[in-house]
Amino acid sequence: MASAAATRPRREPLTQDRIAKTSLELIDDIGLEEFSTRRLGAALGCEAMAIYNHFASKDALLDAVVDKLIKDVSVPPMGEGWQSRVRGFARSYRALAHAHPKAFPLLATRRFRTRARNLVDQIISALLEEGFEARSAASLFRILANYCNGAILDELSGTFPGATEDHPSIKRVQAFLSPEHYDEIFDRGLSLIIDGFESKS
Amino acid sequence: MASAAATRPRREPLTQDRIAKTSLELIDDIGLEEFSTRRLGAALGCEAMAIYNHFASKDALLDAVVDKLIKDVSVPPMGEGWQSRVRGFARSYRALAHAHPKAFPLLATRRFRTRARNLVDQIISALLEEGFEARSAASLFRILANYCNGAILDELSGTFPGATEDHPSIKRVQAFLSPEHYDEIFDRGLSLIIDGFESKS
DNA sequence: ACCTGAACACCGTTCAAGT
DNA sequence: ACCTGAACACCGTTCAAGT
Repeated sequence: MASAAATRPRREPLTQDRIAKTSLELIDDIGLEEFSTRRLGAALGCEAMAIYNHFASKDALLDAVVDKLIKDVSVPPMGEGWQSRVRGFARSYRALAHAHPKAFPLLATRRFRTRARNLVDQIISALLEEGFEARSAASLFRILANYCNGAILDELSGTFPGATEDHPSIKRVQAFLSPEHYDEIFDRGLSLIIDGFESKS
Repeated sequence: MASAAATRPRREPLTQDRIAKTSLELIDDIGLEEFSTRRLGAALGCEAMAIYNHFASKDALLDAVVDKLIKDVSVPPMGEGWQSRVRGFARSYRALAHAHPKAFPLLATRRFRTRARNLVDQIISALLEEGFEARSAASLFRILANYCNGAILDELSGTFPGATEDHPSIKRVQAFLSPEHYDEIFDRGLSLIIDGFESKS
Protein backbone atom coordinates (compact mmCIF):
# COMPACT_ATOMS: atom_id res chain seq x y z
CA MET A 1 0.00 0.00 0.00
CA ALA A 2 2.93 2.32 0.48
CA SER A 3 4.34 1.24 -2.85
CA ALA A 4 3.04 4.13 -4.97
CA ALA A 5 4.55 6.72 -2.64
CA ALA A 6 7.73 4.75 -2.17
CA THR A 7 8.17 4.19 -5.88
CA ARG A 8 8.13 7.73 -7.08
CA PRO A 9 11.17 9.86 -6.25
CA ARG A 10 11.01 11.61 -2.89
CA ARG A 11 11.43 15.08 -4.44
CA GLU A 12 9.11 17.11 -6.64
CA PRO A 13 9.85 16.56 -10.31
CA LEU A 14 12.39 18.77 -12.04
CA THR A 15 11.03 21.56 -14.20
CA GLN A 16 12.67 24.55 -15.82
CA ASP A 17 10.89 26.76 -13.36
CA ARG A 18 11.95 24.88 -10.26
CA ILE A 19 15.53 24.61 -11.48
CA ALA A 20 15.72 28.36 -12.20
CA LYS A 21 14.14 29.22 -8.87
CA THR A 22 16.49 27.00 -6.91
CA SER A 23 19.42 28.39 -8.91
CA LEU A 24 18.57 31.93 -7.91
CA GLU A 25 18.25 30.95 -4.26
CA LEU A 26 21.55 29.12 -4.39
CA ILE A 27 23.32 32.04 -6.10
CA ASP A 28 21.87 34.43 -3.52
CA ASP A 29 23.30 32.14 -0.90
CA ILE A 30 26.75 31.14 -2.12
CA GLY A 31 27.49 33.60 -4.95
CA LEU A 32 28.14 33.21 -8.66
CA GLU A 33 31.71 32.04 -8.23
CA GLU A 34 30.71 29.04 -6.18
CA PHE A 35 27.60 28.21 -8.14
CA SER A 36 28.10 25.02 -10.16
CA THR A 37 25.90 22.42 -11.77
CA ARG A 38 27.07 19.91 -9.20
CA ARG A 39 26.11 22.09 -6.25
CA LEU A 40 22.83 22.89 -7.94
CA GLY A 41 22.20 19.17 -8.32
CA ALA A 42 22.82 18.73 -4.61
CA ALA A 43 20.35 21.52 -3.83
CA LEU A 44 17.74 19.98 -6.12
CA GLY A 45 18.25 16.44 -4.87
CA CYS A 46 19.44 15.05 -8.19
CA GLU A 47 22.63 14.50 -10.11
CA ALA A 48 24.12 17.47 -11.95
CA MET A 49 23.56 15.79 -15.28
CA ALA A 50 19.79 15.69 -14.82
CA ILE A 51 19.73 19.44 -15.39
CA TYR A 52 20.76 18.95 -18.99
CA ASN A 53 17.42 17.34 -19.63
CA HIS A 54 15.80 20.72 -19.01
CA PHE A 55 18.41 23.24 -20.15
CA ALA A 56 20.82 23.00 -23.05
CA SER A 57 23.70 24.44 -21.04
CA LYS A 58 24.61 26.27 -17.87
CA ASP A 59 24.53 29.43 -19.95
CA ALA A 60 20.90 28.86 -20.95
CA LEU A 61 20.07 28.20 -17.31
CA LEU A 62 21.62 31.50 -16.25
CA ASP A 63 19.49 33.30 -18.84
CA ALA A 64 16.45 31.80 -17.15
CA VAL A 65 17.75 33.03 -13.79
CA VAL A 66 17.99 36.55 -15.22
CA ASP A 67 14.38 36.28 -16.32
CA LYS A 68 13.36 35.38 -12.79
CA LEU A 69 15.42 38.22 -11.43
CA ILE A 70 14.04 40.96 -13.61
CA LYS A 71 10.43 39.91 -13.40
CA ASP A 72 9.45 42.49 -10.81
CA VAL A 73 11.14 45.57 -12.22
CA SER A 74 8.90 47.79 -14.24
CA VAL A 75 8.42 51.35 -15.39
CA PRO A 76 5.79 53.45 -13.58
CA PRO A 77 2.72 54.29 -15.68
CA MET A 78 2.10 57.62 -17.37
CA GLY A 79 0.74 60.47 -15.32
CA GLU A 80 3.34 61.95 -13.05
CA GLY A 81 5.75 63.23 -15.69
CA TRP A 82 8.70 61.52 -17.32
CA GLN A 83 11.17 62.59 -14.64
CA SER A 84 9.38 60.70 -11.94
CA ARG A 85 8.92 57.64 -14.17
CA VAL A 86 12.63 57.56 -14.94
CA ARG A 87 13.43 58.00 -11.28
CA GLY A 88 10.99 55.28 -10.30
CA PHE A 89 12.51 52.81 -12.71
CA ALA A 90 16.06 53.60 -11.59
CA ARG A 91 15.16 53.15 -7.94
CA SER A 92 13.36 49.85 -8.44
CA TYR A 93 16.26 48.57 -10.53
CA ARG A 94 18.67 49.51 -7.78
CA ALA A 95 16.39 47.97 -5.15
CA LEU A 96 16.51 44.70 -7.06
CA ALA A 97 20.28 44.83 -6.97
CA HIS A 98 20.28 45.25 -3.22
CA ALA A 99 17.77 42.40 -2.84
CA HIS A 100 19.97 40.07 -4.92
CA PRO A 101 23.50 41.46 -4.63
CA LYS A 102 25.23 38.23 -5.59
CA ALA A 103 23.02 37.53 -8.62
CA PHE A 104 22.83 41.06 -10.00
CA PRO A 105 26.11 40.96 -11.95
CA LEU A 106 24.41 38.41 -14.23
CA LEU A 107 22.13 41.18 -15.44
CA ALA A 108 24.96 43.49 -16.36
CA THR A 109 26.58 40.70 -18.34
CA ARG A 110 23.62 39.37 -20.28
CA ARG A 111 21.34 42.35 -20.25
CA PHE A 112 19.89 42.05 -23.73
CA ARG A 113 19.14 38.45 -24.18
CA THR A 114 16.22 37.20 -22.15
CA ARG A 115 13.36 39.13 -20.72
CA ALA A 116 15.64 42.04 -19.89
CA ARG A 117 14.98 43.23 -23.40
CA ASN A 118 11.30 43.59 -22.65
CA LEU A 119 12.23 45.95 -19.88
CA VAL A 120 14.44 47.96 -22.22
CA ASP A 121 11.53 48.19 -24.61
CA GLN A 122 9.28 49.39 -21.80
CA ILE A 123 11.61 52.20 -20.84
CA ILE A 124 12.18 53.41 -24.36
CA SER A 125 8.47 53.13 -25.01
CA ALA A 126 7.80 55.33 -22.00
CA LEU A 127 10.27 57.94 -23.21
CA LEU A 128 8.76 58.04 -26.69
CA GLU A 129 5.30 58.25 -25.17
CA GLU A 130 6.47 61.24 -23.13
CA GLY A 131 7.46 63.06 -26.30
CA PHE A 132 11.17 62.41 -26.66
CA GLU A 133 12.46 62.09 -30.19
CA ALA A 134 14.06 58.79 -31.14
CA ARG A 135 17.53 60.25 -30.88
CA SER A 136 17.02 61.75 -27.44
CA ALA A 137 15.24 58.67 -26.17
CA ALA A 138 18.16 56.50 -27.22
CA SER A 139 20.70 58.81 -25.58
CA LEU A 140 18.77 59.17 -22.37
CA PHE A 141 18.18 55.45 -22.12
CA ARG A 142 21.85 54.64 -22.60
CA ILE A 143 23.16 57.29 -20.26
CA LEU A 144 20.65 56.33 -17.61
CA ALA A 145 21.20 52.59 -17.89
CA ASN A 146 24.97 52.94 -17.96
CA TYR A 147 24.98 55.19 -14.94
CA CYS A 148 22.74 52.81 -12.99
CA ASN A 149 24.78 49.75 -13.86
CA GLY A 150 28.07 51.42 -13.02
CA ALA A 151 26.79 52.80 -9.74
CA ILE A 152 25.17 49.56 -8.67
CA LEU A 153 28.13 47.36 -9.54
CA ASP A 154 30.29 49.72 -7.57
CA GLU A 155 28.03 49.65 -4.53
CA LEU A 156 27.92 45.87 -4.63
CA SER A 157 31.64 45.33 -4.94
CA GLY A 158 32.41 46.13 -1.35
CA THR A 159 33.37 49.22 0.51
CA PHE A 160 36.35 51.31 -0.29
CA PRO A 161 39.41 49.93 1.49
CA GLY A 162 40.87 52.25 4.09
CA ALA A 163 43.28 54.79 2.67
CA THR A 164 46.90 54.65 3.66
CA GLU A 165 49.45 57.46 3.87
CA ASP A 166 50.19 56.83 0.21
CA HIS A 167 46.79 58.20 -0.68
CA PRO A 168 46.33 61.51 1.12
CA SER A 169 43.48 62.77 -1.05
CA ILE A 170 41.45 59.62 -0.67
CA LYS A 171 41.94 60.01 3.05
CA ARG A 172 40.59 63.54 3.02
CA VAL A 173 37.31 62.60 1.35
CA GLN A 174 37.03 59.09 2.71
CA ALA A 175 34.14 59.81 5.04
CA PHE A 176 31.97 60.68 2.06
CA LEU A 177 32.80 57.50 0.18
CA SER A 178 31.24 55.22 2.79
CA PRO A 179 28.00 53.27 2.28
CA GLU A 180 25.93 55.66 4.33
CA HIS A 181 26.29 58.16 1.46
CA TYR A 182 25.42 55.73 -1.34
CA ASP A 183 21.73 56.63 -1.49
CA GLU A 184 22.40 60.33 -1.56
CA ILE A 185 25.14 60.13 -4.19
CA PHE A 186 23.14 57.77 -6.40
CA ASP A 187 20.20 60.16 -6.35
CA ARG A 188 22.39 63.13 -7.06
CA GLY A 189 23.84 61.47 -10.17
CA LEU A 190 20.36 60.54 -11.25
CA SER A 191 19.18 64.11 -10.85
CA LEU A 192 22.13 65.38 -12.85
CA ILE A 193 21.09 63.23 -15.78
CA ILE A 194 17.40 64.05 -15.51
CA ASP A 195 17.94 67.78 -15.10
CA GLY A 196 20.43 67.81 -17.96
CA PHE A 197 17.86 66.35 -20.31
CA GLU A 198 15.13 68.59 -19.01
CA SER A 199 16.87 71.78 -20.02
CA LYS A 200 18.22 70.62 -23.36
CA SER A 201 15.91 68.15 -25.07
CA MET B 1 82.17 25.58 -26.05
CA ALA B 2 78.47 25.58 -26.78
CA SER B 3 77.84 24.11 -23.34
CA ALA B 4 77.10 27.35 -21.49
CA ALA B 5 74.45 28.39 -24.00
CA ALA B 6 73.05 24.88 -24.28
CA THR B 7 72.88 24.45 -20.51
CA ARG B 8 70.76 27.43 -19.64
CA PRO B 9 67.05 27.20 -20.52
CA ARG B 10 66.20 28.33 -24.03
CA ARG B 11 63.78 31.02 -22.81
CA GLU B 12 64.41 34.19 -20.86
CA PRO B 13 64.01 33.60 -17.16
CA LEU B 14 60.61 34.06 -15.56
CA THR B 15 60.05 37.27 -13.67
CA GLN B 16 56.93 38.88 -12.26
CA ASP B 17 57.17 41.52 -14.92
CA ARG B 18 57.49 39.13 -17.83
CA ILE B 19 54.68 36.93 -16.52
CA ALA B 20 52.35 39.92 -16.09
CA LYS B 21 53.23 41.27 -19.53
CA THR B 22 52.65 37.94 -21.24
CA SER B 23 49.41 37.53 -19.29
CA LEU B 24 48.07 40.83 -20.59
CA GLU B 25 48.99 39.91 -24.15
CA LEU B 26 47.36 36.54 -23.79
CA ILE B 27 44.20 38.01 -22.29
CA ASP B 28 44.05 40.59 -25.08
CA ASP B 29 44.27 37.70 -27.47
CA ILE B 30 42.00 34.97 -26.09
CA GLY B 31 39.89 36.76 -23.46
CA LEU B 32 39.50 36.37 -19.71
CA GLU B 33 37.29 33.32 -19.94
CA GLU B 34 39.90 31.28 -21.79
CA PHE B 35 42.86 32.57 -19.82
CA SER B 36 44.24 29.85 -17.55
CA THR B 37 47.49 29.16 -15.80
CA ARG B 38 48.06 26.24 -18.12
CA ARG B 39 47.67 28.31 -21.27
CA LEU B 40 49.83 31.00 -19.74
CA GLY B 41 52.48 28.39 -19.06
CA ALA B 42 52.36 27.38 -22.70
CA ALA B 43 52.77 31.02 -23.78
CA LEU B 44 55.72 31.45 -21.42
CA GLY B 45 57.38 28.18 -22.37
CA CYS B 46 57.13 26.63 -18.91
CA GLU B 47 54.79 24.50 -16.87
CA ALA B 48 51.80 26.18 -15.27
CA MET B 49 53.15 25.41 -11.82
CA ALA B 50 56.30 27.49 -12.36
CA ILE B 51 54.14 30.61 -12.11
CA TYR B 52 53.50 29.89 -8.44
CA ASN B 53 57.14 30.58 -7.78
CA HIS B 54 56.50 34.22 -8.69
CA PHE B 55 52.89 34.84 -7.69
CA ALA B 56 50.99 33.48 -4.73
CA SER B 57 47.86 32.81 -6.79
CA LYS B 58 46.15 33.52 -10.07
CA ASP B 59 44.33 36.29 -8.24
CA ALA B 60 47.59 38.01 -7.29
CA LEU B 61 48.74 37.67 -10.89
CA LEU B 62 45.59 39.37 -12.15
CA ASP B 63 46.24 42.26 -9.78
CA ALA B 64 49.63 42.68 -11.42
CA VAL B 65 47.95 42.66 -14.83
CA VAL B 66 45.67 45.47 -13.68
CA ASP B 67 48.74 47.45 -12.66
CA LYS B 68 50.20 47.03 -16.13
CA LEU B 69 46.89 48.03 -17.66
CA ILE B 70 46.38 51.22 -15.73
CA LYS B 71 49.92 52.45 -15.96
CA ASP B 72 49.32 54.91 -18.77
CA VAL B 73 46.11 56.53 -17.57
CA SER B 74 46.59 59.80 -15.80
CA VAL B 75 44.89 63.05 -14.93
CA PRO B 76 45.85 66.13 -16.98
CA PRO B 77 47.82 68.77 -15.03
CA MET B 78 46.36 71.96 -13.65
CA GLY B 79 45.86 74.89 -15.93
CA GLU B 80 42.94 74.41 -18.26
CA GLY B 81 40.17 74.26 -15.67
CA TRP B 82 38.71 71.29 -13.84
CA GLN B 83 36.16 70.50 -16.54
CA SER B 84 38.78 69.80 -19.11
CA ARG B 85 40.86 67.76 -16.65
CA VAL B 86 37.88 65.61 -15.79
CA ARG B 87 37.05 65.21 -19.45
CA GLY B 88 40.65 64.34 -20.28
CA PHE B 89 40.78 61.66 -17.63
CA ALA B 90 37.47 60.14 -18.71
CA ARG B 91 38.55 60.00 -22.34
CA SER B 92 41.90 58.40 -21.63
CA TYR B 93 40.25 55.85 -19.36
CA ARG B 94 37.81 55.01 -22.11
CA ALA B 95 40.63 54.87 -24.67
CA LEU B 96 42.39 52.31 -22.50
CA ALA B 97 39.23 50.22 -22.50
CA HIS B 98 39.09 50.25 -26.28
CA ALA B 99 42.79 49.37 -26.50
CA HIS B 100 42.28 46.37 -24.17
CA PRO B 101 38.62 45.43 -24.50
CA LYS B 102 39.05 41.89 -23.23
CA ALA B 103 41.17 42.84 -20.22
CA PHE B 104 39.24 45.92 -19.13
CA PRO B 105 36.58 44.09 -17.07
CA LEU B 106 39.39 43.20 -14.65
CA LEU B 107 39.59 46.86 -13.72
CA ALA B 108 35.93 47.15 -12.94
CA THR B 109 36.19 44.11 -10.68
CA ARG B 110 39.32 44.90 -8.73
CA ARG B 111 39.44 48.65 -9.06
CA PHE B 112 40.72 49.54 -5.63
CA ARG B 113 43.39 47.08 -4.89
CA THR B 114 46.56 47.60 -6.87
CA ARG B 115 47.81 50.71 -8.52
CA ALA B 116 44.29 51.67 -9.53
CA ARG B 117 44.05 53.30 -6.15
CA ASN B 118 46.86 55.67 -7.02
CA LEU B 119 44.79 56.82 -9.95
CA VAL B 120 41.79 57.36 -7.71
CA ASP B 121 43.95 59.42 -5.43
CA GLN B 122 45.17 61.48 -8.39
CA ILE B 123 41.66 62.31 -9.51
CA ILE B 124 40.41 63.24 -6.09
CA SER B 125 43.57 65.22 -5.51
CA ALA B 126 42.91 67.17 -8.70
CA LEU B 127 39.35 67.94 -7.64
CA LEU B 128 40.45 69.17 -4.21
CA GLU B 129 43.19 71.23 -5.83
CA GLU B 130 40.54 72.81 -8.07
CA GLY B 131 38.61 73.97 -5.06
CA PHE B 132 35.94 71.33 -4.53
CA GLU B 133 34.98 70.61 -0.95
CA ALA B 134 35.57 67.07 0.29
CA ARG B 135 31.91 66.23 0.01
CA SER B 136 31.55 67.47 -3.56
CA ALA B 137 34.81 65.89 -4.63
CA ALA B 138 33.67 62.52 -3.33
CA SER B 139 30.30 62.80 -5.07
CA LEU B 140 31.75 63.95 -8.36
CA PHE B 141 34.39 61.25 -8.32
CA ARG B 142 31.87 58.52 -7.67
CA ILE B 143 29.32 59.70 -10.19
CA LEU B 144 31.97 60.18 -12.83
CA ALA B 145 33.69 56.84 -12.24
CA ASN B 146 30.42 54.96 -12.10
CA TYR B 147 29.17 56.53 -15.28
CA CYS B 148 32.44 55.75 -17.08
CA ASN B 149 32.53 52.14 -15.92
CA GLY B 150 28.91 51.53 -16.81
CA ALA B 151 29.23 53.12 -20.23
CA ILE B 152 32.46 51.35 -21.06
CA LEU B 153 31.31 47.93 -19.94
CA ASP B 154 28.22 48.42 -22.04
CA GLU B 155 30.17 49.43 -25.12
CA LEU B 156 32.46 46.44 -24.74
CA SER B 157 29.74 43.87 -24.28
CA GLY B 158 28.74 43.78 -27.90
CA THR B 159 26.21 45.57 -29.99
CA PHE B 160 22.55 45.59 -29.27
CA PRO B 161 20.89 42.56 -30.85
CA GLY B 162 18.43 43.42 -33.60
CA ALA B 163 14.96 44.18 -32.33
CA THR B 164 12.11 41.89 -33.21
CA GLU B 165 8.42 42.67 -33.58
CA ASP B 166 8.11 42.02 -29.86
CA HIS B 167 10.06 45.19 -29.17
CA PRO B 168 8.53 47.98 -31.24
CA SER B 169 10.08 50.83 -29.26
CA ILE B 170 13.58 49.43 -29.45
CA LYS B 171 13.04 49.15 -33.17
CA ARG B 172 12.09 52.81 -33.45
CA VAL B 173 15.26 54.08 -31.80
CA GLN B 174 17.56 51.28 -32.87
CA ALA B 175 19.56 53.35 -35.34
CA PHE B 176 20.75 55.55 -32.48
CA LEU B 177 21.87 52.63 -30.35
CA SER B 178 24.52 51.48 -32.81
CA PRO B 179 28.29 51.82 -32.20
CA GLU B 180 28.64 54.82 -34.49
CA HIS B 181 26.84 56.85 -31.83
CA TYR B 182 28.87 55.60 -28.87
CA ASP B 183 31.34 58.49 -28.89
CA GLU B 184 28.65 61.11 -29.10
CA ILE B 185 26.48 59.56 -26.39
CA PHE B 186 29.41 58.99 -24.06
CA ASP B 187 30.42 62.64 -24.37
CA ARG B 188 26.89 63.81 -23.84
CA GLY B 189 26.61 61.88 -20.58
CA LEU B 190 29.95 63.24 -19.51
CA SER B 191 28.84 66.79 -20.23
CA LEU B 192 25.65 66.26 -18.27
CA ILE B 193 27.68 65.36 -15.21
CA ILE B 194 30.21 68.14 -15.63
CA ASP B 195 27.61 70.81 -16.32
CA GLY B 196 25.51 69.62 -13.42
CA PHE B 197 28.38 70.10 -11.02
CA GLU B 198 29.32 73.40 -12.56
CA SER B 199 26.03 75.04 -11.78
CA LYS B 200 25.54 73.63 -8.32
CA SER B 201 28.78 73.11 -6.50
C1' DA C 1 10.69 10.54 -21.06
C1' DC C 2 13.62 11.32 -17.55
C1' DC C 3 17.59 10.19 -14.69
C1' DT C 4 22.25 8.07 -13.44
C1' DG C 5 27.31 6.50 -13.70
C1' DA C 6 31.22 6.70 -15.79
C1' DA C 7 34.07 9.24 -18.49
C1' DC C 8 36.45 13.29 -21.07
C1' DA C 9 38.88 17.36 -21.25
C1' DC C 10 39.58 20.81 -18.66
C1' DC C 11 40.46 24.02 -14.10
C1' DG C 12 43.60 26.17 -9.71
C1' DT C 13 46.70 24.64 -6.54
C1' DT C 14 49.94 21.63 -3.46
C1' DC C 15 53.89 19.16 -2.75
C1' DA C 16 57.64 16.02 -3.06
C1' DA C 17 61.22 15.48 -6.10
C1' DG C 18 64.58 16.92 -9.26
C1' DT C 19 68.48 20.43 -11.03
C1' DA D 1 66.53 29.04 -5.98
C1' DC D 2 63.79 27.72 -9.48
C1' DC D 3 61.27 24.29 -12.11
C1' DT D 4 58.73 19.77 -13.07
C1' DG D 5 55.50 15.59 -12.57
C1' DA D 6 52.16 13.66 -10.39
C1' DA D 7 48.30 14.29 -7.82
C1' DC D 8 43.96 16.38 -5.52
C1' DA D 9 39.62 18.29 -5.62
C1' DC D 10 37.12 20.45 -8.46
C1' DC D 11 34.68 22.17 -13.23
C1' DG D 12 30.96 21.76 -17.69
C1' DT D 13 29.41 18.46 -20.63
C1' DT D 14 28.59 13.88 -23.39
C1' DC D 15 26.81 9.56 -23.79
C1' DA D 16 25.54 4.86 -23.15
C1' DA D 17 22.86 2.59 -19.99
C1' DG D 18 19.22 2.09 -16.88
C1' DT D 19 13.96 2.80 -15.30
